[in-house]
Amino acid sequence: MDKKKAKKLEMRGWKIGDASDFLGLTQEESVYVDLKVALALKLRDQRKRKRLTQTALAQAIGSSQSRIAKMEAGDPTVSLDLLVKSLLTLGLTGKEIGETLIGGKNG
Amino acid sequence: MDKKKAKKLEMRGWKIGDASDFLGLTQEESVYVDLKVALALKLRDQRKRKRLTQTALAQAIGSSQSRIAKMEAGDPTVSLDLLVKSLLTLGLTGKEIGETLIGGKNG
DNA sequence: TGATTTTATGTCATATTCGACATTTCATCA
DNA sequence: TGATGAAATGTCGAATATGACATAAAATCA
Repeated sequence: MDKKKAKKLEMRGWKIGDASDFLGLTQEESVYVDLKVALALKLRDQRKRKRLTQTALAQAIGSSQSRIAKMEAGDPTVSLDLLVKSLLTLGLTGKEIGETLIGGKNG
Repeated sequence: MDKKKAKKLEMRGWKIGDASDFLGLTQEESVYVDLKVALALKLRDQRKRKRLTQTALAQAIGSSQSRIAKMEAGDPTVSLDLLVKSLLTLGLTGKEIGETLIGGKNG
């Protein structure tokens, strides 16, 4: 199992249980994934709070529905940059983004 | 002046004064830049605290001296991902990274 | 139930970011 | 002063992330 696949699987894991450390992930990799998951959850939360579809949000941030879905799923091909920019477009402040990171399960 | 150049100039600005909003930057862009600057400053701070040269840090994170320099300078070609991964390698926790974002000048 | 909307997943060409390298600028010190 | 190590800057081909698109799967509702 290659590293990318392992990450993808771990990220999917949080849907069912908690984001736990997994096969072959170093400490940093694990925390990095946790940070991404925290932002991903926040994105979905904020989108739903605003009653936007993925398609509507995609338009707002100049992206596509599939990319929003991948963001929210924690797909390994989405960057922190895109997640952060999306949250900023949804109106979050830098402070709130920092708090989101602190709130997530990360060591 | 294209947007990329404007960002680069703004990011350099913090060396002299404060990171201020600039020509043609939207609110989100401005906050995004501020977040990057906060991480960039933290990276330099942590590197110096550990008495590492840019070259030494580059080896530690599997990168190059020039990329470290660009990170610390807030160069627009460096991603949040690389900054965050670097800070994690330096031993920061997710909590500390969140606090770094909160600490920075961002609305 | 079936129709309709929303979300998930896979792929692709393009754009962006990457490490590496060369070179320049800056700082430190003998 | 010049020598030496560190940091800054520019450029490259390679690697990765991007929006777009097609389509499958799920959810919502009449």
